[in-house]
Amino acid sequence: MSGQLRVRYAPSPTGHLHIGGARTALFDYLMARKHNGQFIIRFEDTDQTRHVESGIASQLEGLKWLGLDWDESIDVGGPFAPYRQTERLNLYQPFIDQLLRKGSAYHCYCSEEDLERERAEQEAKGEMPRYSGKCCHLTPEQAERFEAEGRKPSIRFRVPEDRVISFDDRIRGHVEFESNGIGDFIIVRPDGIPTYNFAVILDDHLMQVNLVIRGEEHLSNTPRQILMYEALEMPVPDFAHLSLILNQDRKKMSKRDESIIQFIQQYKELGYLPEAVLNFIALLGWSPKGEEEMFTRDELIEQFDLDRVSKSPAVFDMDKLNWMNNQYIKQADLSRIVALCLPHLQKAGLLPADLSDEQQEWVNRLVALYQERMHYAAEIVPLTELFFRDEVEYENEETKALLGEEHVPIVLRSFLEQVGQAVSFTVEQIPVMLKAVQRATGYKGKQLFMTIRVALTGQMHGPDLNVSVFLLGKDKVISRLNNLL
RNA sequence: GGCCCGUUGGUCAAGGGGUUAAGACACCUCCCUUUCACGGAGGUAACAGGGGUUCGAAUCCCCUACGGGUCACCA
Repeated sequence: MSGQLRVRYAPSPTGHLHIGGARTALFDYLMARKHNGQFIIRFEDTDQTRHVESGIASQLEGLKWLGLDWDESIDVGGPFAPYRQTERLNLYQPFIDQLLRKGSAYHCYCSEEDLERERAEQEAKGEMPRYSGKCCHLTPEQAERFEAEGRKPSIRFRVPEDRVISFDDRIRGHVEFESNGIGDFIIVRPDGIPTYNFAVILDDHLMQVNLVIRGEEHLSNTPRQILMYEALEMPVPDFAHLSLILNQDRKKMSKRDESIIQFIQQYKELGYLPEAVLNFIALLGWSPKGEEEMFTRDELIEQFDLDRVSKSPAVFDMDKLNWMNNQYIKQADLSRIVALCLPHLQKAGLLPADLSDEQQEWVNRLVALYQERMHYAAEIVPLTELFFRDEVEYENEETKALLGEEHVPIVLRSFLEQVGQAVSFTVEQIPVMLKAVQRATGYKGKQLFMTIRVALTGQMHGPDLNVSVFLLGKDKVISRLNNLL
């Protein structure tokens, strides 16, 4: 590799930005920024049948949310525009002609049905499904006859026999493939649109990409691509194949896998912080040198390197992500977290669309109360529901048993009395009242605090009791106590 | 099935011939706290199995098992 580093993220815009795509893009970005290179985003949209127009905007939006920026793409332009393959179709023709002329490619008149039949036969015989190469030997007359029948040919690349194709992957090391295991493959469809395998190498070459970082699923495409680079006498870029990301059952993530949230947009919607998600994704397959694992984007640029990327698959650990996001939430400004939480409370119908100053202040305190235990903003709803409902919902048998103990009515009655007599119901007043209950009843510690907590919230665990009682408000406190007495 | 890639505690994950085999999440214990948490200090726990090579193997080689990828007119 010579000159400036040029890397690209080349997604197929068939949908939203996926975890795997985000990680590839991030590694591309980190390498480009670390080595003062360029980061390019190009869209591989040659499959018209799977095309989703919103895919492009959605991908870029996801990357932007994560805090990435790029030097060349559809939105910012660049010296090698256009940056979507379907707009580059005319650029490919000279290369197709070149391969045809050299005999490195040929027209194939087989229909999809023919090929399907051939494949089925091979499989029945226990052979490897692989194109026979029969159209390679077509005479001009035969070809003409097919044309006369109205058949549209596709173009296949002729894979040389008995070759060993090897390359040094930046992550996996030396890898070898035998050309005999590869059948002649299609590079241009009958409609004239090149297939991915062909278009990528052309675009990468034309855009002067010299390092290709991509998922492991492309590893076995690499020998095909190297063969094409060679046939066209183009320099071969460096490759770095990232291992897959697995779910917590060590299985490949599937689109319908419920155990993992797979799209970046969903993290945004759930109220994860982009810097946390970015930090977490960076750790998927890459590990830093030291023991620190909390990194800002700029620290990642400094620390990142391909030689610390693991060959074994990365397992997506949702618990760890949640832990990490919580770390970031704790450090964030309260106002930011409130802004993230409020829409969820409103959507759940717990709060009105327009808040009075008083309500706003109350929400600020409520979010502050839970800030240090919240994993993501949407969690505010289940966490704080107990403040909104009329009836207390008891968590489990243990809480009910606890309320059956004999000191309970005594403590509760005393507390009710305190609340009833109180001139003001402020946060500062709550501990004063509790102290008074202790003095009046003789109960303290767990018997005092746990009793009040369970009686008012139904839960044995929760945030600061004084603030909780205050935020519950005088009316709710009184009615909840009365219900138990 | 062929080819290719991988396998270190419950989970994630360092270490690439000689280490007491890091660290994180989770769990447990203790400290702090009149409750609950936060925080702090400790603790339990691992090299898939079998053969080699070597004075010495988690590390190198081979086999087996298991997991995964790929063999498309998808990317």
